[in-house]
Amino acid sequence: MIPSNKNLSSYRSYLLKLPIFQGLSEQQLAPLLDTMQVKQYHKGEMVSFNADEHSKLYINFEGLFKLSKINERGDEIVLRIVDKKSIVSPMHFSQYYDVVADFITNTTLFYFPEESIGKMMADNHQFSLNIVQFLADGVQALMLSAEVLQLKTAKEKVGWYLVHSKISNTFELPYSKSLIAAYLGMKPESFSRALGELKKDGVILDNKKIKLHNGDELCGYCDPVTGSNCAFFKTSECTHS
Amino acid sequence: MIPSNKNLSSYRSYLLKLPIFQGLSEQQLAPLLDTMQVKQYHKGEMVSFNADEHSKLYINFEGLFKLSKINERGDEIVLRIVDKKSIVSPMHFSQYYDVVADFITNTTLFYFPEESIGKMMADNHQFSLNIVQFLADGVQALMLSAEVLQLKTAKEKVGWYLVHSKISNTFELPYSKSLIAAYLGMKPESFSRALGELKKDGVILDNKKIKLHNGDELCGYCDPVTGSNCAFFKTSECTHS
DNA sequence: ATAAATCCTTGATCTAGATCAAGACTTATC
DNA sequence: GATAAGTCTTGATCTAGATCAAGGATTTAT
Repeated sequence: MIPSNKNLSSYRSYLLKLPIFQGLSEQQLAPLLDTMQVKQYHKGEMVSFNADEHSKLYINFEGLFKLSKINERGDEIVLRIVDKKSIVSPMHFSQYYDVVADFITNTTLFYFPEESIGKMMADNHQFSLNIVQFLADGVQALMLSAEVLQLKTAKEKVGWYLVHSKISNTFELPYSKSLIAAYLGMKPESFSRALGELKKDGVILDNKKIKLHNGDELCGYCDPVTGSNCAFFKTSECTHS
Repeated sequence: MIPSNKNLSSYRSYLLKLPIFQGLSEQQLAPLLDTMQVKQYHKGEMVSFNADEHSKLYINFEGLFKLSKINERGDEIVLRIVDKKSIVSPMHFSQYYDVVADFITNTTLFYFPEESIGKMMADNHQFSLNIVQFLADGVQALMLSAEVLQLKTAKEKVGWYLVHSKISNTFELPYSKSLIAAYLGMKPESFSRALGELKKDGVILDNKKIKLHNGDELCGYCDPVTGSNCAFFKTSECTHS
């Protein structure tokens, strides 16, 4: 069933499992969930997420989009790829800041108005902590990606993304190559050439599936935050021992 | 008087004026302020701010340092320049993330242990909101700087920094050219050449003082968030009308 | 005031990745 | 199953900014 503003109650159990609502009972959340709305966006649509019109907190229920900034020359930076269960909160942006949400597939967003989030925070300390955690994660993800974009070569960027996919997406590239290239601040051509370099080292990408000759070929591209989710973290095989 | 762990009470009025304590009375803050500690760092010192050892919230009372990441090749990215009254909170980093604090001048930091911040948040909703605001500002600053680093040419980066300094620092460069160059992800040589380009357009930098031929030469480099603090914002002279 | 250290500028050269172009492969549409 | 529309790859060339090098200016130390 496609969610509509009429049948939202059936999604409560889905919502309760999200990290942002962690530690909260259905009862505690009821006043917030009652204010939830739904909006559908279409593939190809581009929406300016400015705090003026979008002072809300969005949950991506279904679909995929990227948050980008584009300059006069048409160059793009992808600030975030927003997939299922991810949260975007233009309500926390300055009044004058805006990013473009560029929908890669048809997308269904749930959202809460700023006031209901504010009220929930005032009434429930755990929810405030969850918001703090969400923002702290955002700060850290942005610091990590600044580091990747600025300090790594093309080959290192792709290696880093592959090791990330290996660990969190079970050896599978989650998005198209050109989307990942944009996220890594490089052109598809450079991405493709970097993959060619990695192939020489025993890293093969077979229809989005990552295949490794020995198994440890990507470890040199790993970072400690990603590494902490790896099965070999802190073993002798891991470079972050 | 140099602050020591013995004479901290004399800094309460200074602390009360900080945005992070906004809306809070001295009385409300007392339990938190009682847990405050001081630490001095020396010019040239480099400290790894990892969440393990530095799970605290720091206030820069006096001095200047940068938060950087450095790769194997010695390339550096400056994530933030931390000057007086700025706040850094490694307590919000993941356990495995770390940045280097590189002290540019002798620096005095005040700090609070994670538990006292947590307790203050639990006891006082306004303080939680201030922490949320602090983190949201961090997210936005990082998004803006990702955009600047990735999408602007050398000349645009310098123009952007100058217009920023013009508006927030009354026509004066707040730091050394090489520090600003590093913050903008460029080498001092490129910074110098970009300044040369801008000079042709009527932007003169005379011993850190910004001097303009007509007055509007930098407006094309402005962004709306910075612009909102400009006297001409939303007048016909402003490009963000 | 002078010496030493740092910081900044200018010029010559180099290079990683962008751009341009064309063909190959993959996926969707009728 | 043919055709069309994307998406990806490979090669040739270009370019913004890095690197290397040396001299000039400014700050700090003595």
